[in-house]
Amino acid sequence: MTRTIRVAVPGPFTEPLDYLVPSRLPLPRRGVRVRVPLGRRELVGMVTAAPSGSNLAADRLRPITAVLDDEPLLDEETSSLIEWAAHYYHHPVGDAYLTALPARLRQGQAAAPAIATVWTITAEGRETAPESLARQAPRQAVLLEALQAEEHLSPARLAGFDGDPRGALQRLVERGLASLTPVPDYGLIIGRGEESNLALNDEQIAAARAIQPGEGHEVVLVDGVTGSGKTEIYLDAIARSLAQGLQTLVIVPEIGLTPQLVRRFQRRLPGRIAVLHSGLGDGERLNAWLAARTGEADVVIGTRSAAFVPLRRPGLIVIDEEHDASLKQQEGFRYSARDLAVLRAHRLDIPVVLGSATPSLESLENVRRGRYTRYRLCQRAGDARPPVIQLLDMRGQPTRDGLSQPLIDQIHRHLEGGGQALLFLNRRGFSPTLICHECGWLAECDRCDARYTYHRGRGRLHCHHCDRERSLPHHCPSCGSVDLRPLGLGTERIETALQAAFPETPPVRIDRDSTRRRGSFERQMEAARRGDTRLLLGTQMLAKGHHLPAVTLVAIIDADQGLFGADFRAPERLAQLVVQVAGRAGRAERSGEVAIQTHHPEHPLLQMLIHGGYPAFAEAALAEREAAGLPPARAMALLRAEAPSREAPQAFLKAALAGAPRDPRVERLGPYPAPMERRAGRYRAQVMLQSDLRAPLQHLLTQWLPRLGRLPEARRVRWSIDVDPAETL
DNA sequence: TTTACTTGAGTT
DNA sequence: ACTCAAGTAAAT
Repeated sequence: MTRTIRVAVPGPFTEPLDYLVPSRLPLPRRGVRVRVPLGRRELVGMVTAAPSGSNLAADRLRPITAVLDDEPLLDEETSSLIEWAAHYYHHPVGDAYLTALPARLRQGQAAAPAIATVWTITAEGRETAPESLARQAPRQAVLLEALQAEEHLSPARLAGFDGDPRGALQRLVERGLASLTPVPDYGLIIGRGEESNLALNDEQIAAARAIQPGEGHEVVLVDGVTGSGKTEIYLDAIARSLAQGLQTLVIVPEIGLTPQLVRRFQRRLPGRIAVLHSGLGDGERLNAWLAARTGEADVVIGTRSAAFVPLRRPGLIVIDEEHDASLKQQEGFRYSARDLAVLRAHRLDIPVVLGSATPSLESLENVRRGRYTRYRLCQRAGDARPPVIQLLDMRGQPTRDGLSQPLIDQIHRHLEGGGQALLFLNRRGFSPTLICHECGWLAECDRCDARYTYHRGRGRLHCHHCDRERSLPHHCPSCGSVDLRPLGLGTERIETALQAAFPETPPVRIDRDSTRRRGSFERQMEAARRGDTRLLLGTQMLAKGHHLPAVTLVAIIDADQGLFGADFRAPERLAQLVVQVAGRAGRAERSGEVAIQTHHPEHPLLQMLIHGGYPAFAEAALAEREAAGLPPARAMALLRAEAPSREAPQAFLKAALAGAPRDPRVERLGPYPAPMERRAGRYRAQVMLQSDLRAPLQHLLTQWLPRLGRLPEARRVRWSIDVDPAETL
């Protein structure tokens, strides 16, 4: 027998490398980590294949130096998912494996959870009546009673007793009634499984019925406005999965994984919950990951990378806010957590739920093709009325720092009526431009094709594209004038205008600048929820915030940027924002109003949204994509390149195209410069590939990409491939 | 002549 | 990705 294995190692390798296993080491199985030499280095790699013949001469193979796991960390299902993703997104396989693992496992540390020491009841302790201690040692008696009821007490549980019970527990140990035992501590949240006080309505029941954990694969798209009870459907389905002893994987966008959501799951689900997100420490992350793998966790809630977590007894997958662009990784291993989760559910033969108030056009196309089943939720909880959307025509209107008089009047009305107002502007800072009033000079970033944003709070200029900051110039560097003026609108400026217009009602601004301190976003949202804050303004992060039951007016200060974005998905994003934002208005008994300020009230997208809502918009947008030959009607991939010189990316992409396999089924566009050509001192360009079918496009990429690295022009650029890009910039 | 930095090749 | 050897530019 050859004792050869294939190992996925980090590095630029499309395929795993072959290694020998010395006789002193056990032969590792697929899914086990090993330590291997590579050049001068020693790396952690993942075994992908059982012993097999090698395509390299045996005398050129080097031996592995250690086997790191007794049992495979990844089962066949997860391993093959990772390999599939590495091939589909054309990313090196070793990198794909390692990015799927928590940091500690990537570094070769043991796959073992944290250990907590708990007090456990002994056989003698079980026999002893607590009353016998009650006289001389009342605290011991209380603790013994608790131990008899709960079997063991964790350090966290001790907080439930008066004072510090550790001394009394020590005494119980000395009496032989309790003992200290080390147990694995996965840091799980213990769900309480409380019943809901709201019964599901007919629409929710229909959707929930379609989700049958353990009954085979089915993709259920739950399409419901905010407040229509999507989460109730998830909870119902998860509870049924739990009742069958099956695990549920819940994937949410980073911003959606709020303590509020976790608390709601904890309250309602009768199971153990693991949470996986980027804010965790390495140890916590490892614990949660292992809890999923061993089946200790019944429910795993996580962000993007949770799509790869191994599950011992999978029964259901839920993807919340499935349209959210953050489910697609935007650099490196550019996978879509949503698409992989759907594939995973298909392979596991389990149901998957996609939820959104504004489903992606991709998912709606899948509904149209009969692959997904769509369930619409139209009733809002507590029969709140849908908000009235109106367009505020800005043409010719006098404005005070972006606020038109009708909008100011409207805010007044709502504040006087006891309501809250929520204002959106997707631009931080005071103004997106600083201009010289004498000569027209603009404060431009010298590393990007972009202007500096003026931040008045910090008294500085800040480039939002490369993060460069400069102090504010006192006079114009071109003509010396001191008359430098802010041009355009940012959230700081709106804040100032609101302060002037509503001196009695101090506005609170919520954007990345105002919430930099840890936990301050949560604090501000809590203040708003209590009603302490009546006037809120912020960027998109406000739209994905929390339930604010007293909000009666929501305003979008400037819809025009979304109407004319460079990306073909810009209209879709605007529509999603409008609907999401509208969902914030009038959730309780009061009905809500949505005001959209625009210079283009006749724009078909806005008209469509107002008269037909998101469904009408989506239908029109799909037809448009079909006509234009864009996703989801056709498959797309982008080859990007960037370099410090303008020429290098173009030269590389031209050479790349010249050597590309020809296939009439694959259309090629470009090379053309990226919409913002220079960013952080680098020029960017791209080639777009499109095809009616995925297969020919995939086939072409597989043939083509390995050759690109060998082009002489490739050495002058950084290049990458993006399959199913979320953004074309 | 020494030293610092760029460029190209190779990793099983 | 990372590391090394060979080559080139500037410091001594």
